[in-house]
Amino acid sequence: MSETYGIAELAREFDVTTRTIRFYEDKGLLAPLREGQRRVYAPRDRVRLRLIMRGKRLGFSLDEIRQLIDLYDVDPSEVMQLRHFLDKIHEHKETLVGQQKDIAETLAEMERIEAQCSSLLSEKQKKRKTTN
Amino acid sequence: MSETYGIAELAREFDVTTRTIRFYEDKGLLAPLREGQRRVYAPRDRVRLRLIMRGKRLGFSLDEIRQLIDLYDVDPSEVMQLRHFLDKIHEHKETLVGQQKDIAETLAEMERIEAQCSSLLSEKQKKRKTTN
DNA sequence: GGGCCCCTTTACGTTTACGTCAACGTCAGG
DNA sequence: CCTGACGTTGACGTAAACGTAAAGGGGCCC
Repeated sequence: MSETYGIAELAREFDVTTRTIRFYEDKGLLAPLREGQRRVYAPRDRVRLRLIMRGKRLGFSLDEIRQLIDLYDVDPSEVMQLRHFLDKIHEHKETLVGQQKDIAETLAEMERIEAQCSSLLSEKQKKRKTTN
Repeated sequence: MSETYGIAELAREFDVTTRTIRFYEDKGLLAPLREGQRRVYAPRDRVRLRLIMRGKRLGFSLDEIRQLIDLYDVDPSEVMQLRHFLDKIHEHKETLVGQQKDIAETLAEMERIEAQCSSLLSEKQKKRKTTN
């Protein structure tokens, strides 16, 4: 079984170019198997790609994303420094919580502006009614 | 009154270089007054800089950030297309909500890994106790 | 008046994240 | 056998976001 994918297939699915996918491989973010020369992607690679895209939406660099992904598949049986590992997770969690705060603030302001703006809009429409 | 700031002052406060601040001006994100040649920043510029930094933490490009900031100080008395304006706000709100989702997902996974990892750690410590 | 600090502009260098060719192999269909 | 779709590597191009160095002006202090 175990579904596999071609590079173009993945490219279509995630709306990126094949160049991009190869670039990620160059940077150590992906490591597909090969069938002769051709790259063959397993479901696991697909998951990784999804993680990469999510990381990008959050504004992380490919380097940071690689570190992040690596956290996902550390071999738990052979972790030499669990402490250090937990530290990295903690560090990253703080970044994310910070971003949550930033987003909440920005959203609040957006809605303030929005409200102010749409009240102005309804006022104008009142005027139009009384004028016409 | 009306506090003013020098470029180095702001640079220190926001932990960026003066080069960076000038760069933002080049890109139309800031427009400080001048005293002769020297740039003089008003509280308003300081607010803008704060918004810029927040935008950067969320991974937006300077171009997107400029559009965002412009939303904050449109002249409400002279808005030609309030509708279009509201659309832009809406669009941006959706991006932010998407990011919230991404962050929530990532945080959930982080915590899953964390839990799994620290349970492994406590197990090891048990073994150490029984072995020693 | 020499040293120091802050400011200015101009201009070239760097990193990241790809885009864009070029030049070539492989396999299926008509 | 030719075309067309899909794949490969390699190399150069590019936009964004600054870094960095050069060359200079203004002010203050001892």
